[in-house]
Amino acid sequence: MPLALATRHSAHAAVVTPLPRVHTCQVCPGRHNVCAAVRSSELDRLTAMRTAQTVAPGMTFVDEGEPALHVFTVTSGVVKLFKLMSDGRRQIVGFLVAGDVFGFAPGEKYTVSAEAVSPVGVCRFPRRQLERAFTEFPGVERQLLDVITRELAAAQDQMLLLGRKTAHERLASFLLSLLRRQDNEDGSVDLPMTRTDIADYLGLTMETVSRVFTVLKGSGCIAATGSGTIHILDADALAELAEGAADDDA
Amino acid sequence: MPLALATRHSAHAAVVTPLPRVHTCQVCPGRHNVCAAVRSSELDRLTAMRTAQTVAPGMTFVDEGEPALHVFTVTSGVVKLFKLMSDGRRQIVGFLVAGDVFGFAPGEKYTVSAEAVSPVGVCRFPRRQLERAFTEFPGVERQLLDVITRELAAAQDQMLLLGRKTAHERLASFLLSLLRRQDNEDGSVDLPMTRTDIADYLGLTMETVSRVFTVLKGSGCIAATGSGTIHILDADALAELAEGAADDDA
DNA sequence: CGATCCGTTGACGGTACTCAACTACCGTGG
DNA sequence: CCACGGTAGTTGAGTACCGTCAACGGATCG
Repeated sequence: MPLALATRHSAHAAVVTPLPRVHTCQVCPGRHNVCAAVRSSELDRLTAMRTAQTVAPGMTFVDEGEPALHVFTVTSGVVKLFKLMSDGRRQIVGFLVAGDVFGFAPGEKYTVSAEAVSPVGVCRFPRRQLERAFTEFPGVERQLLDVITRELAAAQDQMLLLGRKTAHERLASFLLSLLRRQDNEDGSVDLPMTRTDIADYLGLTMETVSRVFTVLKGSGCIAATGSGTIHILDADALAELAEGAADDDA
Repeated sequence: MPLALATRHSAHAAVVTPLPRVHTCQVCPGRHNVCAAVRSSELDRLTAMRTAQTVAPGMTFVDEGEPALHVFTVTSGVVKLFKLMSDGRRQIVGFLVAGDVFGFAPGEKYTVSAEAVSPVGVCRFPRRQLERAFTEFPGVERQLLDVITRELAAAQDQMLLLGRKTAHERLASFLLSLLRRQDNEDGSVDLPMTRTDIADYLGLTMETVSRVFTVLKGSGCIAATGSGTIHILDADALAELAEGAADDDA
């Protein structure tokens, strides 16, 4: 979900510093380049209203139910979005990386909370200002529509995962989506989040996630390579697992 | 998710008939009136490009993976949106009623399929034309952004339901959301969809849904009132159930 | 009247949860 | 230097919720 509002390389720019320039979005390779749709006049305007900010791991910086005064773009690090139930049950509804956007709520209040997984850089845009900019620069609104539409499609995929897939299928799907998103040459995949986070994203418990990891390692699909990274050895086997390949070896 | 593109009362208007006039949206009482944001010049333009269409129950009229050439608005009846896995498992990602919009995909293809639950009226807008209209009438794009944002928030709620709630909590949440959406004076709720549909929406089996219905009836929360309708007798008890009230009566 | 679909109910079993013990890995500080 | 506590992760034993399979009742329809 790239947006010109946030570019990976302008992460720590000061408030008044103009964005470097329009450049190809490096976050989602292969996707259409939405950055190209933004003219420099728009960039100047957007740059003027944003506030750069850093967030330490474990810090919650958006709370569900609070007034939705700002829209955020992630410039570095990983953010988790989640919802809580009164008894503490938690559902993580998404992990955001550089280029992603959140906080654009349908009503007056945020519908999810946001917490930094790793050290995070974000840009904060006052929502009212941003909305006013829509009428002046329709390209910005168009981008936001694209981003939200993509997020909706991802949410629908996740509903299929949560409603209908087994634990093995869920973890396989999750690892593949990370592989696709990170797109490292070798099959390495960063896992900055804890087992508990993964569990809360996949609708499982930490123990089940751990057990499934063990099975996947044992079957040679993946290999652990130090803390916080794994290697995907057999993406095809993982893809079959993700889509319910009936392993009728009996 | 109301949109001026579709108004409940213009449901069966012919292709060339102009929409009656801008009027208060009756689909989502209490919500802000997005219809008011559309000027009559836009309405004329939108009316000119739409095609009215009716769909019989059980007919699939949008297929996941097919080129996304049209955007649809529902004018009457109930539509289910769903995703399928290769082995037949199904997840319904939403039920749409009059005023709802779908088919606005992030890429070139639809990401979900659509099937009529009851006899359905829809309006079809060529996607390219609609997108071109965005630049001319920004209000339309703004509405669509509102609609999609609302759908995303609903999808996140559903992720919490699918990932973390028990069968009882799921059905209670579902019935309450229907009650809120239909907002009938008495506590009556229409259930035009089958038990299997409800199960596929809640990530359960038909049998479990049936069993939980029986329990809810037995506990006096709801009462069956003929086929396809129930009465909600105790919305508060249902609300407690929906949010995991630990019924420690022991 | 048989066929089919939808829904209900029962018996049984499996996947994933709960509870618990244990290891590894930190950084802290005695 | 190593004991110490805290967090993250792994593994095991037992269990519960919900899925599977199956039988049955009622409604609709040709």
